[in-house]
Amino acid sequence: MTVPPTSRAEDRREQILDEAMRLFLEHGVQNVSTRDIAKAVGIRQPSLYAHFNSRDDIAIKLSERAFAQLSERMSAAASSTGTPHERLRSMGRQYVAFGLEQSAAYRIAFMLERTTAHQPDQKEAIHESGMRCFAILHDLFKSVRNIDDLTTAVLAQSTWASMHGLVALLLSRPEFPWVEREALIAAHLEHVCRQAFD
Amino acid sequence: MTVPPTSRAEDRREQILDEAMRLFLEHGVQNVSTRDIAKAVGIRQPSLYAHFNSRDDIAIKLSERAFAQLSERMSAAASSTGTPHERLRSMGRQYVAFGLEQSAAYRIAFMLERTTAHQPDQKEAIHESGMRCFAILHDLFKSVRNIDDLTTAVLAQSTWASMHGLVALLLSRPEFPWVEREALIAAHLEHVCRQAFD
DNA sequence: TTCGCTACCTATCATTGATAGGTTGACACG
DNA sequence: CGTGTCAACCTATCAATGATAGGTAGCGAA
Repeated sequence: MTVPPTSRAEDRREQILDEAMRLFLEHGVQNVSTRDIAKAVGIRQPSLYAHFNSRDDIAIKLSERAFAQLSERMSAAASSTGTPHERLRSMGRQYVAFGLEQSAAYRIAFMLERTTAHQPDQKEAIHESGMRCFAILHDLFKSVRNIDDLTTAVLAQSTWASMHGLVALLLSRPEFPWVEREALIAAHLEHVCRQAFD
Repeated sequence: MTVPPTSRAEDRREQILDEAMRLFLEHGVQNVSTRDIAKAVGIRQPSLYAHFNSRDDIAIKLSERAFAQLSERMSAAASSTGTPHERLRSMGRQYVAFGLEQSAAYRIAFMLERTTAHQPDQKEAIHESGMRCFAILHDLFKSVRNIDDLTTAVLAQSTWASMHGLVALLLSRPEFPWVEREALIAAHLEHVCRQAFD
C-alpha cells in the first residue's frame, strides 16, 4: 500500500465533482447527463458509480460543498465588526452574492424538487449542512435580542425567506424586467435589516 | 360539422390538464411520466401529443391556468376595501395561500429549471401571464405612492421577492423545523407590509 | 357508398440512469 | 521471477422515459 491516504480515487472523486459543477453551472442541473459528466472527466459513464451512488448523489455532494462555503461567508459576516444591523446586512450581501455566483449549487440546495430516489440519509445530510447555515443567522438574532427563542426563530426564518426569495426569483426569472440589480439588492437588504431591528 | 365549438377534443384536453395537475400535486412534477398521465386519462401515451407538443407544454399550460387564478385572487385583494396596508396584506395572504394550495402549479411557474426544450413562444406565454400578476402588485404601489416608477418598481419587486421566498422555502424544505406556520406567515407579511408603507 | 377527417392506436426510436460482470495493471509476497 | 489480490476501469445491457411514424376505426358530408 504505497498509495497515500488521499489516493487517486479521492482525486478522481473531486475531479468528477468539479466537472459536474462546471457543467451544471453552464447548462443547468437538469440538462446534464451522467454521460456528459463522464465524458468531461475522461471516463465511461458506469465508472461514475464507483465513486457515487447515483446522479442525485453527485448533486447532493455538490450542495454540501456549497453549503460549507456559504457557512464560511456567513460566519465571517456575522463575526465582523459593526452594529448588528451592519452585520446582518453584510450577511445578507454574502448570501445573495453566493446564490448568484454559485447558482448551480444554490439551485441544488434550495430549488430542486425532491426526487423519489432521495434516500433518507441523503436528505439528512443536505438538511444538516443547511441547518448549520441557518443557525449562523439565528445566532445573530439571539445574540442581539434578549427575547425568547420563538420570537428570534420567527425573525430569522422570515429574514431567511426574504433573502432566499430575491435570489430564487433572480435566478429563475432572468428574463423579467428587473430594475438595476445592485439597487434592487441594496434596497431589499435594507428593508430586511430594518424589519429585523425595529 | 355537428360538433359544438367546445368539442370533445377540447374536453379531452382539459381532462388531460386536470389529471396531470392532480398527479403533479400528488407525486411532484418531476416524478410523473407522460405514461402516468395517459393512464390516468385512459388513453395511450402517444395520444397526448395530439393535444400538446411536449410534456413541458402540459406543464406550461397548467402554470398559465394557475397564473390566471392567482391574478384573480390578487385582483380581488387589491380592489377590496381598507387601507393600502390592509389591501397589501390581503394580497400577500392570497399569494401565500395560493402558493401553498396550488404547490404544483406554483413550482411550475416559479421554481422549475428551464429546460432546453423550452421554446421562445412558450417562455413568452408563461412570462406574459406572470407579468400580469406582477402588474397587479405594482399597480397597488403606484396608486398609493405619488413617486416615480423606478421607486415603486423597486418596492414591488422587493415585496414580491419576500413573498415568494416564504412560499418557496416552505414548499422546498418541508422538513425544516419551522415555527408554527400561521404565525410565521402573519409575522412575515406584517414585516413586508411595513417595509412598503413606512 | 365513398370520401375525408378526427382521435385514437401499435410499433419503434434515442436518450437516460443504473447494474452485471469481465479485464488490466500495479503492488505484495513466496 | 511467478502468482495472487485488488482497485479502477471497461463493455454490454437493462428498464424507463419523451417523442415520432404510420396505420385504423368510426362518424358526418357529399
